[in-house]
Amino acid sequence: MIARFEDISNKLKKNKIRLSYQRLKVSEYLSKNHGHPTVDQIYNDLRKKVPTLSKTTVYNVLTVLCEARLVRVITIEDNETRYELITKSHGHFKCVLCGAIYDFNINIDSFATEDLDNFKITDKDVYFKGVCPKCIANKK
Amino acid sequence: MIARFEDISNKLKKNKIRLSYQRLKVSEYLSKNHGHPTVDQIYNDLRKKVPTLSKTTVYNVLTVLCEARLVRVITIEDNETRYELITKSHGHFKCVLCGAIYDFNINIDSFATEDLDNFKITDKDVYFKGVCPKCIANKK
DNA sequence: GTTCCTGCAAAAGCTTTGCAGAAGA
DNA sequence: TCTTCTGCAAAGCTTTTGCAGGAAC
Repeated sequence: MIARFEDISNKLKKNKIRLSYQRLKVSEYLSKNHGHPTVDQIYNDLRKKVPTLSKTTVYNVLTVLCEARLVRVITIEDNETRYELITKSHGHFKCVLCGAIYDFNINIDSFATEDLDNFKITDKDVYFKGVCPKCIANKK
Repeated sequence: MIARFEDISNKLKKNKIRLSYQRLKVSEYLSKNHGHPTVDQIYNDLRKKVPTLSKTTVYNVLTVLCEARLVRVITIEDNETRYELITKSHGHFKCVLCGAIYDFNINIDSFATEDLDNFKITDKDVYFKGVCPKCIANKK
């Protein structure tokens, strides 16, 4: 898991990505915020510290980081694109009431699927939806 | 699996959905086209037979069918919302080269996840990406 | 007759594009 | 110095909204 600023720098260098202030800041933000933020959230939060930041740049940076396989897109909902740093494989759960997204451990590689024997698989996503414990408690 | 027009009618009636021509046509289209169409595909294909159809209506109908749990949204890609009739649980594979989406059998309910013991789970989606056999063959 | 659906036009929201100036290597 | 990135403004798409006329029951 990427955590410190130095690690992020090295990650970018290894992937031959130029170290711009914006790229470092977006990477740092993702390493500190595991809430699977949207472009808008990243933009609005970072703007407080980086006033000149533009949303275009956030899009650009995320595209670069995705291409380098440092970041991945989460498409659990059709009207919002979310992002996270790539770490170990896990599933995503979204609460339909409060909107929170939870990570959960799941051994995705163990899925048996002879249907895809002749396919080259590069990405695996598991998305669950329902109601989280907090919202279950609130309803009572 | 829904197949015949009568079945669709009954499905809608059971769910207390008024039988409009457009709703029947969209449902029929989804029952005949298992390619996980987008709104645009449904609209453009159906327009040939239903010239007065509007895209707004396609959106409206899909929303109603989703609420009635007859149709589900597939969000395998962040820039395209796709739809399918709900049948038995299966996974979706998208080829990153040709864009085709394949269904594959997978026992999603068998996934062990004690992390979600206190969650109420209503939806489970499995999305894989990679290269399909056709495109693997074409590259050689 | 009452309810609710359709479809047009307009608005809203998200993402991409083009480009001049700025920053990285 | 040369290459590449940033950020503004505008354009492009997809989706939603408001509403008058029309269809379903």
